[in-house]
Amino acid sequence: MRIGELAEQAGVTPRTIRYYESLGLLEPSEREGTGFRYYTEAELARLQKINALKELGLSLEEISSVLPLYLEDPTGLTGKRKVLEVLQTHLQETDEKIEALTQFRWELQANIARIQQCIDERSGNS
Amino acid sequence: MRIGELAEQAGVTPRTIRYYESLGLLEPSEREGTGFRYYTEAELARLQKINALKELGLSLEEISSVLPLYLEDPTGLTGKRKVLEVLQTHLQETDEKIEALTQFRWELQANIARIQQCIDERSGNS
DNA sequence: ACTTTTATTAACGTTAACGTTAATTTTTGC
DNA sequence: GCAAAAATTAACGTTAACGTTAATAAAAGT
Repeated sequence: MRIGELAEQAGVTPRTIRYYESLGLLEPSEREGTGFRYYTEAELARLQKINALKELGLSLEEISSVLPLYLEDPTGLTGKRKVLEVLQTHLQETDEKIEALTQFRWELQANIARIQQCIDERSGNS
Repeated sequence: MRIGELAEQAGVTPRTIRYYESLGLLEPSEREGTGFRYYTEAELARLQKINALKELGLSLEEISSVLPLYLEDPTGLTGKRKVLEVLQTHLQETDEKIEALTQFRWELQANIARIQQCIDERSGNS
């Protein structure tokens, strides 16, 4: 199949597929002299795996480091272990973000209270 | 004073001052035929107020909507009320972000558990 | 007068993941 | 054998707030 059909099957746009190719994430199985990209089921499966990993929240950069492991190891075990690592890192980062935001929330409240007081003092004074 | 001194006094770079000018946030008090920007204490005060509002977490866009109010109203009351509004919006947005991140955290944990189980099943099977 | 410092505008770079033209070529339907 | 659909590469646009050259001009110091 060509790029349009692959795109439709995978629920992405041709632009996305070419972009992934530019990142070395997804190569066409064949490129005739005409210049058209031709794909097989294997590339569709690969693209669907990319989508699945994106769903898990991995960046394309993380995906490119994880994806080769799925090919080395047909059971996908090595790949899954690596995905697990990435997800655990994400969990930690998420916790840090939540903590930082919570901290920021307190500062916001403090500032709100301070400015509110400042207004109260001046609007209802002698 | 010229741009370099103003920058130093306010703890920013000349580039920042020119950038603010391009946004209409801070105009020089005088511009001779030579092309140099000249500033007075008034502009320094304005720049310091910009910095203070940035410290509160306002974006430059928000600052440009808030700053004029400080000039209309010498007591700064109108400006402070507006800042209060902005901060309360920020508080709400922060709460939403925290909630979304917390939700994301649960999904992450669920995915981690699922993949972990997947690994356990296959690595220690018959 | 000459050197050093400071200023000027212009314009690209930074992040992620593509979207959106535009100009050209190939395949396909009839 | 031709028109319409689909593909090609190239290149700019998107966000925020500047950082970083580069080439040039003016000011200040001696």
